[in-house]
Amino acid sequence: MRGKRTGQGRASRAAPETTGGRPTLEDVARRAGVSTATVSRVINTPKKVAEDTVSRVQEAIAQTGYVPNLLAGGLASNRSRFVAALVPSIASSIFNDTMEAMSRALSNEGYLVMLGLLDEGPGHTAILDAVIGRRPDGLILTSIEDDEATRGKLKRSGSPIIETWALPANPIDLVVGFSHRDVGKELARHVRALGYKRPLLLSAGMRRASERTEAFARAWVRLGGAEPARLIVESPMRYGPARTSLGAFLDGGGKADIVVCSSDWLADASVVEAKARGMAVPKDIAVFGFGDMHMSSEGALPLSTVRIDGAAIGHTAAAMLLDRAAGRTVKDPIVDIGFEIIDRQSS
Amino acid sequence: MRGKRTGQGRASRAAPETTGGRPTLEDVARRAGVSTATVSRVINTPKKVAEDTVSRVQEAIAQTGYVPNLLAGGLASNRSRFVAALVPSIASSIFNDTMEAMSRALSNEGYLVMLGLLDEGPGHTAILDAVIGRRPDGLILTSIEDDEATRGKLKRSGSPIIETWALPANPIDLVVGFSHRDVGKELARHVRALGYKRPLLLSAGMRRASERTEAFARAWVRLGGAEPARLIVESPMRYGPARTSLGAFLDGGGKADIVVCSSDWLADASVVEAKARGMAVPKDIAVFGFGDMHMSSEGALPLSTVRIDGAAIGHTAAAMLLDRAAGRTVKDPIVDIGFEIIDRQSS
DNA sequence: GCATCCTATGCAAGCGCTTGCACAAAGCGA
DNA sequence: TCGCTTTGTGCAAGCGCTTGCATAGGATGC
Repeated sequence: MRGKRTGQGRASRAAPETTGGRPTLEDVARRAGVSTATVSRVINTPKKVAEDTVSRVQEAIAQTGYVPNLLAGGLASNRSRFVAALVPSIASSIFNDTMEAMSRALSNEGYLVMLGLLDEGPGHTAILDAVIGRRPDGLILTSIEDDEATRGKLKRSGSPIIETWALPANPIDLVVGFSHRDVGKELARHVRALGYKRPLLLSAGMRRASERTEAFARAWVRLGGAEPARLIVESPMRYGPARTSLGAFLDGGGKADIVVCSSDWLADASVVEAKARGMAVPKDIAVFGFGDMHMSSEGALPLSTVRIDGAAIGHTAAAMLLDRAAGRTVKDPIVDIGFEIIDRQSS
Repeated sequence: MRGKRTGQGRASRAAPETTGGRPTLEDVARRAGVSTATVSRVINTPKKVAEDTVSRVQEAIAQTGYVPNLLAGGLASNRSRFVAALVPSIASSIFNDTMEAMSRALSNEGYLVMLGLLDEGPGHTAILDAVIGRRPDGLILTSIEDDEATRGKLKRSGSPIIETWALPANPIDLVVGFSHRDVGKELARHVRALGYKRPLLLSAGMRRASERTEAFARAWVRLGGAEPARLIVESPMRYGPARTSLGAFLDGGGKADIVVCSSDWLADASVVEAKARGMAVPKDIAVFGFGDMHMSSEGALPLSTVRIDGAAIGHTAAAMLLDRAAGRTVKDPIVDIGFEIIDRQSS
């Protein structure tokens, strides 16, 4: 691999291409009759180069089919032009809208998104190093990193860090999110105002879902309600477990006039289970979701839910990173994107 | 940035760290009393280094908090240790299972996945260059690249290319997919065998969906059926447009005893619309989907559909890339992952 | 007409690694 | 005991870019 370049200066060969056939800056420079510095400038800062030189170089680029090696460029310039996104999952995840929006916003500027799948909990050294070692120009977190070792590593990485989908108590760096606690609290108030008496909290076991659930319960009690019943489901996106769980509760004589779910999947599953038991929704039992997925508003029974603007989170995060990359200071480093409680037909 | 290193040799300073604080190989080497080459070997090929040297170096790594710069490493070694995935979308896409499976399989080996969002159609030069310029060790395509310019660029990129979710007529390189045509054909046969007479093809406008639809229609006619009616929906994942479209067809006096859809989303929307009109599924009208999403089997009405093992595609692709990266030859460069027609309660 | 200032370009020193090669030391068989 | 392998390490030449600095011509001012 390396050897091919041995004796590099070895007189000008007919085919100037070096390095295993892929043309380099030097090949382009030679062809255009300029220095590599000039070619680099044509690519990165064309206004600093005379017009006819630019066009001559561009022609050479076209002829050689040159594609800049961004690894080399990143190493030299200390800007990698990509951001890494650490997500717990990507298969039908609630963060996907955010990822997609961010990805699109960034790609306009030549930035790409690198994916790092990180389960909740500590001990991701390998993946973290793989990410940090690439010196991303930004790091988006969607899971909450409690682990001090992890947080330290991230901090020391030198990349701008954006925590999203939450408002951490003491942020590492930048934040775009909302308060899960507020969601829980507001939802309690809302459900109460709607006149329901016995909420059942059906929730995935994950950190943030729990935070909402807990806040709901506390607020509910404070509003004079009885401590609500709770159900934890392991697979937050499968219908089966949710239905089984709810079914068992009902079979066991559990009473509830509304099921407050930690996701629209869970909510939809609840509706299905309720109907399967001949219960009318919302008459016999109401259902509230979280997330406002596409299908929620347009399905058989439009779901009452809490809407989070995931795409806006993505846009905002992208803008922040771009600011940082350009050396601008981020005017508002902590953004609360808020949420919206939507009443539809399931409550 | 650069300047900091001027006068580099400037006697050994108390704080040996160079480069804006982030420790480098050299810092570790100095601390461990070895050469940078040795540190590099400890990291990449520890068996080639004496045991006590290894532990001494590892200690130095731990003390300095050194994280290897993979940009530099990639440049030097000509292996970037990441693969790029070109996908049309990531928000609730059918490819997400594949992405996730692949991502997980690869991350065990220190590989990361870089995302490139590529809409169907030609003209992605910018994104393509951003991807290729990073010299990925592999390139996963999920959209079909017809455009000759694009194909050429990909071929010349030097990275292994895997086309997935289809079996292209003349592959660029590696393939893990299945035949959309066969799906259409088999489905026609199957639906016919089930006794249906008037299929309505409800399909997204995308390339692959069309391929299945066309194959279905041809096969259907060949089996003696009448040319089936077709409906094209623009947003393949929204319920609204699908319902509207189907509704209009029915309102306009269109007749059909089964709706064959190009996705489970469309199928579910069809079920919802049919029920909303008081039609019984499958008695008055049956529905067939495609994709077998989680919810399809566990929802209110378990959907008949075509199952594709997206995760298997991801695994297989990852294995292929790892083989290529290790210099092994891929024993089977074209893998047909097949599909499975599943009868559930909507037909 | 000469000093002064731009503007366009080139030079060359890196960026932080990897790795072929050279070499010293240690192990080994006869 | 002596040549001959192995190991284990270091040297140093890159990988393909970016960019501070120097320089060479114009253009400009007086």
